Amino acid sequence: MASRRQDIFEQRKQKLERLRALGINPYPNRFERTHSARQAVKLLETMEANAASGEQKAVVRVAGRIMAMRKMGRAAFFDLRDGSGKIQVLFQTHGFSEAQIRLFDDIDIGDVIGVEGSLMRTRTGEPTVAVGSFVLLSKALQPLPEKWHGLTDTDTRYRQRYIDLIANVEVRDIFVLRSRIITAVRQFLNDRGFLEVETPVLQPSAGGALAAPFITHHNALDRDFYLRIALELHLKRLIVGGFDKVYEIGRIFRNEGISTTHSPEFTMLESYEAYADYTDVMRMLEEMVSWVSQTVLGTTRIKYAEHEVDLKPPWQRMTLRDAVKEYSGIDFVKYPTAASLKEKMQSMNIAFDPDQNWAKLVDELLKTFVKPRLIQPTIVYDYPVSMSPLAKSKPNEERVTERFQAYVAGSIELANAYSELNDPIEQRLRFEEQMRERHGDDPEQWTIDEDFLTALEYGMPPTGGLGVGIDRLVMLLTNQQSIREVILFPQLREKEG
RNA sequence: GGGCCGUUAGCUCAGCUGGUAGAGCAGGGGACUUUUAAUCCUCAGGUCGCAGGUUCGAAUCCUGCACGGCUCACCA
Repeated sequence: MASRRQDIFEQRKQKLERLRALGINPYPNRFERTHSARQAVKLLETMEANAASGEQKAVVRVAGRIMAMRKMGRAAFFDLRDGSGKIQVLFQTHGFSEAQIRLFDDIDIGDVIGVEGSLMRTRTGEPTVAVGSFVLLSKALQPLPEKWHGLTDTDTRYRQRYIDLIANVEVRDIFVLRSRIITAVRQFLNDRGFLEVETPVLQPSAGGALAAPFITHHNALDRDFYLRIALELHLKRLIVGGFDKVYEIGRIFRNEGISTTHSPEFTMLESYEAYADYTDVMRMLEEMVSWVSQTVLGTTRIKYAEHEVDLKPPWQRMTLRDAVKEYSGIDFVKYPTAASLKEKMQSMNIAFDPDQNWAKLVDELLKTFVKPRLIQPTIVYDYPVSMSPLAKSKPNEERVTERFQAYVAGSIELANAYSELNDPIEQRLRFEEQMRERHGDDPEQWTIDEDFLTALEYGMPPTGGLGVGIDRLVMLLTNQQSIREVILFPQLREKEG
């Protein structure tokens, strides 16, 4: 009779009241399952394999949400789905009590029910539970999206992810994979003797990167705090403290633009290993990523967008200088100032922002010319010091740091890593330089993590550090082109009204 | 923040150069005891994102706004 959401809601509430009047609780506390949908199907297959042992009937109790109903007079097939999968159930109402028939008549698609019955196969071969009795476990008052097309409206999919998960199995699969990927990363690091730690999200100053922070206020202390923009500075304190191998997988917050590869809150892995340098980290990264892929997907050969990628080590390695030279034709070492580099770029008709400093220009070249060409996983290493304030310089090459980034599939920045700068004097100079560039000459405007510098003054062993964007790793391994597809509840603007 | 595209029934979508809104699924009623996008008959369902404007007349044209998508910028 009804079609508008409110009418459907009212109609279903009436069904609810009818059931209550019959003494049926539409939201009972418990239903004891003997099998998940998948287990029930497995059991049937096992029984069939052992059919020689004679006739046997297995009675199971399964539960799930009704995804489809095919009613045919006194018989009906429902598709039931639980967390494990789907199973068909067959109702033959001739043996049912009056109350069960009344309940059957008021059941809707979307309701959660529990059934007890024997396992069988229909004449078309579909594994089926022939229902002996059933109970309502939860009445759905809202209608489900269309069964064939599911839910495609991205707005609704992100805002009401639960509907997306009900309607679109592929979406569910992505998040199952995400969980497995993170579990595998943990296992890899734990197996190598890394200690998982937790460091503060609320910080008096947000360091370790240059991104704009979110600011919040602590009432009792009456002061502002920043949500962390990196894990780096606290993990290094722990290296100073004597933990030789630490890592954290944690949420990072950056108050910046949102895009298909940027989310204001995202998940970062950072690991630090004492007595290692960036070449050790390179090997660990490629082994970790390929192992995780092998463990979770059963292969290191994956598809991403139009690309075929093999994550198997060893990955291609190129210095930043060679990479930029090869793909853009510019040897930036020959243009050591912003002015000379701009002149060169101008002569080649390469667009750039006139306000950009030298490091930004090089980064621009990397992003525009190099990154799109790196389809197979590639480690680009040895960055200019001005691009890498927390990385250690190469011996005898003051302007170059032991830093690398890993790129793959023409678009994904998988990792950023370096031999960590552990000279406290040099670190202070780099911070000051950075602050001067960003906030001008007035030290009052600067925020420098003094305690971190103090920690370095106690002596940090030579250390190799690694940062991996977990969301991007998940995008890579699940072949998703938008970061929102791998974050369960992505940040959206509030809808008015 | 800029550009482009989108927003029509609960869901998925039609709706032409302006003439006052349609389908499928879902829903109500009916038929049907092995279907699986079940089938058949039937009924109902709309602030066409919001607000203005042009026009005799606007889902349709124009402007503004909201939200979303893509993209550019920003983001070491």
